[in-house]
Amino acid sequence: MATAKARAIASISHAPGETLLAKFARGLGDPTRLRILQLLLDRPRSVSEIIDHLSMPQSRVSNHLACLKWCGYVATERQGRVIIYRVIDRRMRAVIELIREIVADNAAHIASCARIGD
Amino acid sequence: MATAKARAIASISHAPGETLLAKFARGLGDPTRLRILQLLLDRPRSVSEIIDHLSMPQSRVSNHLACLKWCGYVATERQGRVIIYRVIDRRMRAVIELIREIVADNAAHIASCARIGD
DNA sequence: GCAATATATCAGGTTATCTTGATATGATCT
DNA sequence: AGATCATATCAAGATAACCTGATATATTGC
Repeated sequence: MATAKARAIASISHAPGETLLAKFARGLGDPTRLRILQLLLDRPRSVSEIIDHLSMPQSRVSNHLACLKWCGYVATERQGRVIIYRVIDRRMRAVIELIREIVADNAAHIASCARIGD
Repeated sequence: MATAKARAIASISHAPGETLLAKFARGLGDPTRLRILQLLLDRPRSVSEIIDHLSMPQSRVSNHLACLKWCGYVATERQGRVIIYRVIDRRMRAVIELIREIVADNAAHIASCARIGD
C-alpha cells in the first residue's frame, strides 16, 4: 500500500521533458559509448580490459566511462588495483536491442541523413 | 520461400555497426525532433500545425522534419496545399516510451552529466 | 616512504550540430 | 499569368561534443 503510494508519487515525477530525453539519447549517440556498453552488457569488466578491447587512448575510454556512470547506467566497484564497471539499469539492454532492430530496417535511410554526420 | 530467403539475406545485412546505432540515437538526441515526433505519434499533422504547436521559426521545424524523413521514421503526403507528416515506423513509439521510462528513473543522474550539455 | 600500476581529470584544438534569416520551389486560386 | 500560401533549402555564425596529451589521484608491493 505504501508501495502503491510511492509508485504514484514516482509516476508524477515521471514524464520528463524532451530536453532530458534528448540528453539521454545523446548519451547513446556516440559509437565509443555504445561499444563500451555492449562490452559491459556482455559482463562486468575492468577499465584496462575495455581499453584493450577498443584499442583507444586511455583518457578517451575513461571519459566515456565517466559519462556512462554519471548518467547512472553503470556502476563501479574497486577490486584491488582495478575498477570494475557493470551495467546497473537492466533496461539498457532492451533499448539498445530495440534500436538495433529499427536501425537494421532503416540502415540505408539513416546512413543517408546529411543532417547527422557519421 | 522467396520470402524466407529474402529474410535471411536481410538478416545478414542486419547487425548494424555502432556507428549507425549512434547516428540513430543522435537522431533522437534533439529536443525539437522529439517534440515533433511526439506530436506526430499523436496523429499525422501538417507542417503548419507543427509550427504552431512549437512556436518556432518555420525553417527550424522544416529542417528537423527533413531529418526525420531522411531517417525513414516519418513519411509525407501532399493534401492540396499542405503536406502531412506521419510516423511510419511503429517501433518509434516503443523506443521513445522505453527511453522515457529509463529517464524517469535516472533524471537526476542524467541531468548532472557534465559531458553532455542541456 | 617510494616506485609502479590503474584510473581519473583537465585544457586546447577540431569537428559536428543547431539556429536563423534569406531565398527558392511548388501548388492553388483568380 | 500573376499573386499568394505552404514548405524546403542554403549559408553563416554560434554552440556543443569529441579527442588527445599531459597531469593528477589512489592503491598496491617493496
